[in-house]
Amino acid sequence: MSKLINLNAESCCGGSGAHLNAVEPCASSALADDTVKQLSEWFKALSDPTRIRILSILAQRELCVCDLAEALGMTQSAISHQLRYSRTLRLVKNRRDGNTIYYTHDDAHTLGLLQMAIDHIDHLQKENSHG
Amino acid sequence: MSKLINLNAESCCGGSGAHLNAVEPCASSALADDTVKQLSEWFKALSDPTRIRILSILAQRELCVCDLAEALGMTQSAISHQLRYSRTLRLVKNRRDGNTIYYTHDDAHTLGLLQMAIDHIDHLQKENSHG
DNA sequence: CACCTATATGCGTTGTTGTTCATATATTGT
DNA sequence: ACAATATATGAACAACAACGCATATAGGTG
Repeated sequence: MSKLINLNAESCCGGSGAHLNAVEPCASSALADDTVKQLSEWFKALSDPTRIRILSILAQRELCVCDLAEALGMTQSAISHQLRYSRTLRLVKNRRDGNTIYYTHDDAHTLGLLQMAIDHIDHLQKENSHG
Repeated sequence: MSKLINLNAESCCGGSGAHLNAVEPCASSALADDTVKQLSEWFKALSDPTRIRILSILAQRELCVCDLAEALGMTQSAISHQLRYSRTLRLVKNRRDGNTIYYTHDDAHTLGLLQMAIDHIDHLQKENSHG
């Protein structure tokens, strides 16, 4: 539905150069407030190195909290906090097995977004190394 | 290069359930620190509502600072700060025409990422409205 | 030159975020 | 019931981020 690039946008706001006489019609073609909020929350979930590393590990395998903490060289508490954050955003789900709780990823779309970003950064790094 | 989902990962760390005896080999299959840092910076750029709205507008048309400020109902200072931030991350570029400075997007990859997220959220919202 | 407009930026404030510490909860085994 | 282990969580703190205010810079016009 919402198309980011709309080449036929000259009709709104008088085109480039002129100042806005009518801001309202211009805003109507932009993203809805609710959409923007959801977008920012989604990107914010991936804006922290710890959460990215957790997610990249949980994309490959199920792991319990203490193993995650050891793998990342961080406190169990820190990992637990981030897991709670990620759980409320439905990026991650858990199952209990006796005393330990195993976490896995819970959102293929987020992994897709992450993979797309990884591909791009890999591409950039390869370009730079060839310079 | 970096593949997020690797189904043949059982060989590392003894598989799920066992605690880690060797954290090192596990970390080697994860993302490089530098990659993680770049990823988080990239996502952080899109984690703010103001920057998303700026970028979604600049994806459609070139606009000067004061028109952006008016379109978003925010201070010229706030917009200028965010534009500087976005410029250092190469998301946005500017050109001067006399007294006014026009901004446009400068990174098709970021727009692609944003569009992918928008599509996903649109899809979710449509699903919910049909519930 | 003075004056106006457009943009940039340093500083301060306020709100947010990531982590640690201490502690609580939950499950297992003795 | 008690001890041990795994996880969760509240409080506190330090770092950071977004914005507004005041002001600086730069170009345009008289």
